[in-house]
Amino acid sequence: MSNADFLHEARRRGFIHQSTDEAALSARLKQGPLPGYIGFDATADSLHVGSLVQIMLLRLLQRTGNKPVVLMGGGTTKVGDPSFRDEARPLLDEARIAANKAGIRRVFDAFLRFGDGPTDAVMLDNAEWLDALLYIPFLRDIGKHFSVNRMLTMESVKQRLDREQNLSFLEFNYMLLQAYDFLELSRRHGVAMQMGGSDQWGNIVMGADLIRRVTGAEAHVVTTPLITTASGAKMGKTAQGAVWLDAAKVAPYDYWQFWRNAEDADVGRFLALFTDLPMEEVARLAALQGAEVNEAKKVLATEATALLHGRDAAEQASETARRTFEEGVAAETLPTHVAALPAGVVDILVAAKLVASKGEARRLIAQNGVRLNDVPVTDPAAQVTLQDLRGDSGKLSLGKKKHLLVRPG
RNA sequence: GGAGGGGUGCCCGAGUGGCUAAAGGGGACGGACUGUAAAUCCGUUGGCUUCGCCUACGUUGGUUCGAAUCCAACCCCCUCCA
Repeated sequence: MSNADFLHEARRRGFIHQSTDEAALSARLKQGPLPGYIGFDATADSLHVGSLVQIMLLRLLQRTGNKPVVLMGGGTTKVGDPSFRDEARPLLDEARIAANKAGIRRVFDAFLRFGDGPTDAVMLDNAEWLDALLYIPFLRDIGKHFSVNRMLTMESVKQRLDREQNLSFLEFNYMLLQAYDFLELSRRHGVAMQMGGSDQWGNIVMGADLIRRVTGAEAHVVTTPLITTASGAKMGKTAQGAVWLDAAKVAPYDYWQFWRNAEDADVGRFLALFTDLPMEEVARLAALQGAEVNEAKKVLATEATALLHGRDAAEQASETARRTFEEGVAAETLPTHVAALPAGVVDILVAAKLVASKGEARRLIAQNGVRLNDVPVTDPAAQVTLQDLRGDSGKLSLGKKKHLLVRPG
């Protein structure tokens, strides 16, 4: 693929929700590798599936021979993006932000190739220019281009205002800073495109406007659709919490399961967005009907997991799932919990963090939701004893999908 | 600074002295049905040493046999006025 294919490929794979002048962007792509950026605030020590569309778009930018720029929000994180949030984010200190940046960097190392070449990814930090800003010069040079009237009508803050929640002046400045980032990246690194989630449209367009007014340089805008499941739920949340892109928080096996459990109606869309498979293959898998959709889901799970955790981990997760769900045996590679036996079933479930409290565990037992070696546990006081081991471990299951090997220790 | 309105469980939202661990909805979870899907139906949804105890309706005190509900002070949000 040549770098001019970026727009076409991004569109057919479902990455584009809105964009500014596509004809102009298309013409610009024909002239050579285009540097485009996406900003990520350092609000947590890793990213989760909610950011994966953006990550994959940067990856596609690089795969098509352009230059991805990852902008870490070391500066903007100190302000907090109020977009579509109904309350202020907690303010983070410098040490926390630095630690978060390091964690996020590890995620990108899996998806992008960094370096000094023309299509190598680079990571920058807006603290570099934001921390040094002087208030009065900033207001005079940048602030004068912004209309408060317009900012107040923006959808991104509408919810906050409608719900009568406070919007501090600090947060209100976020959009100016984001716009200023685009200008600085344009000046310093020739970045000519900003991408982001659809919720960022307003902020991003402001940046493009600012560039036109201040330097007149080229500034393109592309936003990705908000990815929801076919049933309308926000993507990336499970009972255990966010699906993190960090093996220490969400093991490769659980990550694989997350994709495996996608809804039928989502499979084609997810294959296009979250794997590198050619669109012809995506189309073939998406056309499968009925129970055959499960084959497509396995491909989705393995390919998506391989991108983040590597091919070996993905294959192993796939094999663990196959043995557990298709053969019904306790695969050695299932998540394991070591406990001194005998131990109460309830206590093991709590210790393994499969339930939040003993009360919840007892409730699930009463509802026939807990099984030991595939036999429902009926007594809330039941124990796992050495006699329950099959080989050197016993299989404890919660619901139909969560399985745990209990080993004596 | 003044006047008025408001702060309830994961979210929305009822509740104006005991029958309130707090209606109803959403979400989530478990079960049935399935294909580790969706839809549908049933159930559950504060904690614990679970026939009892503890914690909880912005915070801290107070009134009362008894308070989410009454009183006081304080904190925060919204609207209008200055």
